Amino acid sequence: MVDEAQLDEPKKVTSTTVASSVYDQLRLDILTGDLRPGEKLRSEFLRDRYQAGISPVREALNRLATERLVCREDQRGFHVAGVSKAGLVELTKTRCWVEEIALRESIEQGDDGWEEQIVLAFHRLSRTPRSSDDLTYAFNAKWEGLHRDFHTALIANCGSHWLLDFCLQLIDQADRYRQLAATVSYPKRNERNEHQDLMEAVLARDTDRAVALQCAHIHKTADIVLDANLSFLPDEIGPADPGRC
Amino acid sequence: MVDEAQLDEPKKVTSTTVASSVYDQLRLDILTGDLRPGEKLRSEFLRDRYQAGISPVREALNRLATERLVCREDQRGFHVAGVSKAGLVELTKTRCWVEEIALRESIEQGDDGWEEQIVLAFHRLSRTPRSSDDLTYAFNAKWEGLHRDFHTALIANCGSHWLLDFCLQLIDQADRYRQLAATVSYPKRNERNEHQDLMEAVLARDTDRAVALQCAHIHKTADIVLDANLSFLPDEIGPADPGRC
DNA sequence: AGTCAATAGAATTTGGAAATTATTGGCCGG
DNA sequence: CCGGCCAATAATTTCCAAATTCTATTGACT
Repeated sequence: MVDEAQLDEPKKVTSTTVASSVYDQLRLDILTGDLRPGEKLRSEFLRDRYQAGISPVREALNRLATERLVCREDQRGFHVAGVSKAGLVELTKTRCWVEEIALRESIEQGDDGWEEQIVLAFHRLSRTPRSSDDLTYAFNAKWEGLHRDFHTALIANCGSHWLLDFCLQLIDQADRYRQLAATVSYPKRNERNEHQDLMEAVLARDTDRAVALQCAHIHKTADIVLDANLSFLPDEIGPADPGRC
Repeated sequence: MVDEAQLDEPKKVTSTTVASSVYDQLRLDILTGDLRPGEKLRSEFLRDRYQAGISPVREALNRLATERLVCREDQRGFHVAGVSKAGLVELTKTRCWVEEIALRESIEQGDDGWEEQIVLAFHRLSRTPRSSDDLTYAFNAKWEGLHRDFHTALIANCGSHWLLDFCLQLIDQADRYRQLAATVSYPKRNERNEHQDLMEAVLARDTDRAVALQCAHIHKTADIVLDANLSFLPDEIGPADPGRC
């Protein structure tokens, strides 16, 4: 239980609604790996964990199920979405496809404000440590948020809410895999340079190079996870994998 | 695999769960335009309409909200997702982008079984009338299902559940626009030929031609809607449009 | 006249208990 | 010993009413 990680807010910034609050917490617990892939999500367990009633818990589960972070089977309850090497490969492939489109369009239609947002996002990200602990790895909610913001800023001008949302959904999925690996092998990578190269290519409007770098960045993330040889990562897509249920 | 319910059972084979049943009905009512874009969805109204309790209604609404067929605002309830010309243009653009990838990959990796499914889907579709009434337009659930099946068959082999699901979500959205226009201008189009040309290009593995035809098909659907000059279709994206809330 | 505050009414959200359905473990017959 | 059947248990799903929050209207004040 590492859920006190976001120390920014002293008291809980209660969302406007209990259901949304449970949604936020549950989503974070899944992304951090605090709730493990495939784990069963019993109503009563979640009710106690988040100190809420059953109705809002169920609402949060239904929302997450359509985002494929949670897997629903009628009359059989909910599970945390499963993971697998095959699933990661498929996810990685898909990310490269759609984020390439998003980046190309974003660069083509990008304006001054868009460029400034990218520079700003990079600056903030580069000043924040990857881990909230110096020696060992510990989930840093601030870095995760800024990392997401940076990649979002790159593709934000693609001109399609649909595509942008889809990319963000895939990034969520990839982040979960990344967390699973980070607890085992860290640090292994100079992410700052990768981000800087990518940003410079984008700002130079060198579309092909930017796309290639982004694709390499995505693949590297996946390779780190695959190379970690995680004991709990099966080869094939299991029954609780997203896309199966 | 979608059509059997229509023939055998005049009344629907109730889903395993009330929530899923309400979800199916509500989704259909939105796609057909029976519940109009932007319309408010009050709990009590839906409770009466579908003869269910509030909980399953709420579950269905939450599921549809993440699919952007319904728009949720915390503490202010649910609306049917709005429509607009700008929204349709954005949707069309996005469909061309992602369905191109899906089709290219599907053709590249397609096998014999995939080809057979396409032929079968086309055959079934071509034997079914677009409208369930001969003279005027009337929503034909069977044709709609088979039409969806045909386009799904083309891209089914793309190798990514993510991409396939995303395409299906966008197709749902486009179908809703198509229904809105069909009630006004019908028939204006020989869809059978379009589908046949597309199928033949795909089976001939003429990827570039197939992609071009698919893109034209998507654009034609959008143009018909735009040309219909629907009085209730605003130019700009409104407050209840998907991607905005 | 216009702005703002208070209030009454309507709608959404929530919690728990009842009903429905799956799962488990034991029993019987083959 | 194995496999199917049945009862007991556990979990999910559903309904409903209380509590919370929003909306519309009225009336006072500048």
